[in-house]
Amino acid sequence: MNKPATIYDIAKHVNASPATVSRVLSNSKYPVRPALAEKIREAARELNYTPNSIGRQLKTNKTSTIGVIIPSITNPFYAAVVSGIEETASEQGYQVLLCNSQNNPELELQHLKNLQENQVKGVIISSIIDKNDGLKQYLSHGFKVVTIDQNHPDTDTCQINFDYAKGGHVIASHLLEQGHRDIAFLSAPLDRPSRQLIYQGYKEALHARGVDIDQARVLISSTSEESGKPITEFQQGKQLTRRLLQSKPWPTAIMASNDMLAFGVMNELVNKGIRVPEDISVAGFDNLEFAEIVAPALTTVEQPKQEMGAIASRLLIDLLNDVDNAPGEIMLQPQLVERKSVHAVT
Amino acid sequence: MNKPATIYDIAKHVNASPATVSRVLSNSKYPVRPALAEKIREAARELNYTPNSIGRQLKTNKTSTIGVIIPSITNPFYAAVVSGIEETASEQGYQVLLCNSQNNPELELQHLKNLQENQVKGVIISSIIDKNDGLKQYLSHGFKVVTIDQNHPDTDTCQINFDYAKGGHVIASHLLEQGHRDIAFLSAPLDRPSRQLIYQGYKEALHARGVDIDQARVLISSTSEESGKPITEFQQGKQLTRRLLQSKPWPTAIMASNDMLAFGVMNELVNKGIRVPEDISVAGFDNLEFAEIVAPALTTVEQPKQEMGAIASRLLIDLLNDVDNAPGEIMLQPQLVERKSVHAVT
DNA sequence: ATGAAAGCGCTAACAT
DNA sequence: ATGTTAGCGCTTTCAT
Repeated sequence: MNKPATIYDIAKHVNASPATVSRVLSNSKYPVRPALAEKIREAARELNYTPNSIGRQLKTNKTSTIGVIIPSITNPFYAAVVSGIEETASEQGYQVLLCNSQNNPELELQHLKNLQENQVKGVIISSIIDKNDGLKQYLSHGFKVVTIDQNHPDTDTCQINFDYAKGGHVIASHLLEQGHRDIAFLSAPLDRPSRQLIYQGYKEALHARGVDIDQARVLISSTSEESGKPITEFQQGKQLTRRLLQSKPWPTAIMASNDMLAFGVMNELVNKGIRVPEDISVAGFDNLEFAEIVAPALTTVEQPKQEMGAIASRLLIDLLNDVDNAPGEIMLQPQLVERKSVHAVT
Repeated sequence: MNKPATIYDIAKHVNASPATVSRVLSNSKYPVRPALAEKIREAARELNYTPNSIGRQLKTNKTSTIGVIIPSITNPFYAAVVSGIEETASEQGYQVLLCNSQNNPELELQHLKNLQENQVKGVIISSIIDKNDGLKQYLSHGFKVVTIDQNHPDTDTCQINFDYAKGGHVIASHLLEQGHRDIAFLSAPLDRPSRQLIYQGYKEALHARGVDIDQARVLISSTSEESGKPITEFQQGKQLTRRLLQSKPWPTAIMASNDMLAFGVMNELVNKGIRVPEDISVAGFDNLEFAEIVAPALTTVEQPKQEMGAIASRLLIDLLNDVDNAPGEIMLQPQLVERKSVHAVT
């Protein structure tokens, strides 16, 4: 519990200079006589030496910490992304400073400021702020930034995105290949780019097959609130399904803009005695853990979440080391996950 | 992009000494002439000054960072805990360094070492190591440690625990109050304290009501692997249910040691055409998000996860500030969440 | 009320 | 190959 040893203590102990000790202990490529080096290492062990990286940082103006700002770690999507970030960062000897913005722009800015004070030089962020506002000034201030799931074209920052449109296309095409021609599209409000793009993929897929889009088959929640309280996607799925079922004929398949909504759809269908997939097929989007637990297991689209994090991490670390392999945007590809909720029409 | 301003730049700019500037900008209680103070603050704004907390830390030997070591942020339980930690830490001006140990003791030790090098003085940890081994030496080294969900009595560290036994008692009692007398208990292997304690709570509740425990009603998976591959709790729930259903009479209620297992139970029951809760009631433990989405919605026990994190955070920060309100152990209480999967027997 | 100066632990020119 | 020394940005005694 007495003061921790420094390189000076070690230097005294082996009768060498602090410089030499530093060279040995920081694995500098600088030549030191092997015997001396070994003696120093031994002394370090003996004195229970732990390097003080604060001292090093002050001198070198480099940190091994990367900041991660996301809306909420409680959202499984971000949890998976962060997991990917942390794992590769840790492998490279970097630490992760986690900041939740809670969808609050001011908090986000506050975190950015904190990170700057702590001399963090690199940030991975899923910003909720229109980037032209707050983020830019930090960029110019020497921050290296990698952006996740942003869908704003931007030239000053590296972006890791996911091809939602392709995803929508993939799942709709799958439905078409199974012989479906009357496919409803249900979604929460199209206020996010991701949902718009999925919808766009749906339209393009039908179009490519020469199937006309019937607007009566496109049901979008008008709002995600009800008397002030947010209504869950699960509930929205149920409501939209009720609306869909009001008039016959029913579609042979329903494509939901995400898994949660799809669960609502299936729940309502089952309640009404309609069998999935025998009567109506259902497809989701996200591949939540529960997609394979629900009955019948949900056919959906997988988004490589961990991988997004891993790539972001690698990219940022390269940026920090001035390895200039930085492309402006990386687009991750969707993957179809076939399970039991989609049936071929006979 | 030129070098960021330091207190020296400001000092020069207003013709004062760095000492005075420091006193103003670090909100020291030291008296400074108001006019000068204002001038300094203005200069700071003008020069776009950002304090360099590395410099401060080197001088003061204090950090505003707390380390969090958990097995995996991908596990919703830990995600919720971390969310609680981060929120209150952030409110108090602390940052969170997130480390996933991935259930790997060596990685955990590695993270501990890293944190020490980075001069982190406080750690919240859900350790997978028997604490007598690795953790202790760090404790003596000046680390303040708060432990989460550990269930090892230990005097040297603050523990935040959850009363699993009480939880088991609460849910079993609820079943009893609904008139059930033949209650099966299904669980994954009792290799974790949490499961043992839940089982213990189950036994105590039945005992308190004078209901004998029929060992034929206690089904524990013998292993959570099958030919090398881990088998999910969901699958275990299904298997155990199949076993339970082999001989009549069936119990009127099933208590599962967690929600995932309960989902497996319900799934298997429904597959066999047995209605929940009309034929058999089912209760879970955890209150996962899906407990209210599954049909019928699952009656279960809630564990205040965010709160655990918040408390851990507050406690650790007190510890770091030598506020000595530190009790050895805090025991969070379970809460019954009544939904639709449990029926009164008539 | 203000300033001068030392020093936190480390690294990196620059000697030797 | 090794040592001397300055200095990263800040706080804090101590002097004035």
